[in-house]
Amino acid sequence: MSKAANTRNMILTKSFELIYKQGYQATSIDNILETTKVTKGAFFYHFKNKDEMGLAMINEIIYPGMYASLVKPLLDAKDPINDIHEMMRVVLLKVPFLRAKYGCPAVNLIEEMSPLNEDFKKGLLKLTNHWQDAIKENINQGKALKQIRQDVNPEYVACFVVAGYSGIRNMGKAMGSSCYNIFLQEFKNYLKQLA
Amino acid sequence: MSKAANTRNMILTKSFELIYKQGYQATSIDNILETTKVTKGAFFYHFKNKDEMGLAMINEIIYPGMYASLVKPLLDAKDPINDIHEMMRVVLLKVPFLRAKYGCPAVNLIEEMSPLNEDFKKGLLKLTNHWQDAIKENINQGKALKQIRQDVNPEYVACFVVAGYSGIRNMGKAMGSSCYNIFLQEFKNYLKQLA
DNA sequence: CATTTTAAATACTGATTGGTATGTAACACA
DNA sequence: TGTGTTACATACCAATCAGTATTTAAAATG
Repeated sequence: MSKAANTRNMILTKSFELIYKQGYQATSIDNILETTKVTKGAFFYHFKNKDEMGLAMINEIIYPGMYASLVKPLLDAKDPINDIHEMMRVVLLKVPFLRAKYGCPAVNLIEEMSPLNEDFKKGLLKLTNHWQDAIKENINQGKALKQIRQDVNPEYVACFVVAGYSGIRNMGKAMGSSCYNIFLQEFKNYLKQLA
Repeated sequence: MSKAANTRNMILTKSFELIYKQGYQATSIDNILETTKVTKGAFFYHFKNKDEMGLAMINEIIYPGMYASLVKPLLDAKDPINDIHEMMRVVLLKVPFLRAKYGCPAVNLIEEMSPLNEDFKKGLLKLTNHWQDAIKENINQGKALKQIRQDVNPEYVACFVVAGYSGIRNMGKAMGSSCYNIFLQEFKNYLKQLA
């Protein structure tokens, strides 16, 4: 990687960490410069303003991360009830970077930025839509395998699953990670009923 | 109400509306003064700083509002599956002040402030705890009435329901209110399985 | 009526915000 | 080796931030 590309990447990854913990608006450019040791000139050379950096962060950091942990485990369905529960369990309990106190980076940004900025909303919508599509497709494959009842609506299930995830990430911020285990237990009951 | 109490109340209710739409940190005191026509002297006479006002807003505006729309409908259970679904339906579709784009004031504040301020976290935790207790108690009454299976764990259900609500409020910010109807459909399937 | 307390108005402060203007090394390419 | 482009570095700017200091009007109380 070239030195310039390295600088740009440093800005994006460190901004991601700061914004995850502090929120987008509460993370100032000066704060980013301080922790990256990059100068303001370099920052505004690579991004024309703060929002463009935020968008790049969504597309280049958050999207690939969510694809790896949320979408990939659902491709090639073996047993949707297990596939989906396991995906949820892993992302809630086995990703060390994600702390209950700080929630989920994507959920946080949807919450903070969707009502304020149309570009952010569109970028974040792509994330959730792709995740919902993956759940939907997994359920459809499960129906073909007769593991899921034929009257189950995959789109509805996808919406409900994503809502559950977003919600427990929100609750975890106030209650801590103990609620994750409770959620996973009851989530299993919900999923079982799809068979 | 005295003139002073009126001023204080005006600050709280207008701050609530602004913070609901803009977020707590993004709503400046000057912004509040501008829309209330209250002066800075009056503001800092009634509240020693911004955070104290925010806490008062949670306790005096948000808490009573959530009690009326989320807790009260669950007291005196008739049929938990219907009680809980109806509570959810009404709060999602029938409270005109709440717009999908802006989500739920309490969920927003939990998301934004829980990791940053311990006092906010405690105040907001009281809200969700009281709501969860109401759901739990409703389910318990339903078990006594043999409308809910005896092996259902009311605490788990309460956690799952609150997570679903928080999550769909988050999704609605990006997707609009159409996802509310989908969620309510699938939520009914979840609840039915408790019988 | 006199005095004290409550409630509010005005003007200010230092710190921080996103962003700009300008300058300058390092490097690619002719 | 000269020239233009890339990739920064530094200093600055107007606007906005939460909060303070000081003054003043209104209301309660003796």
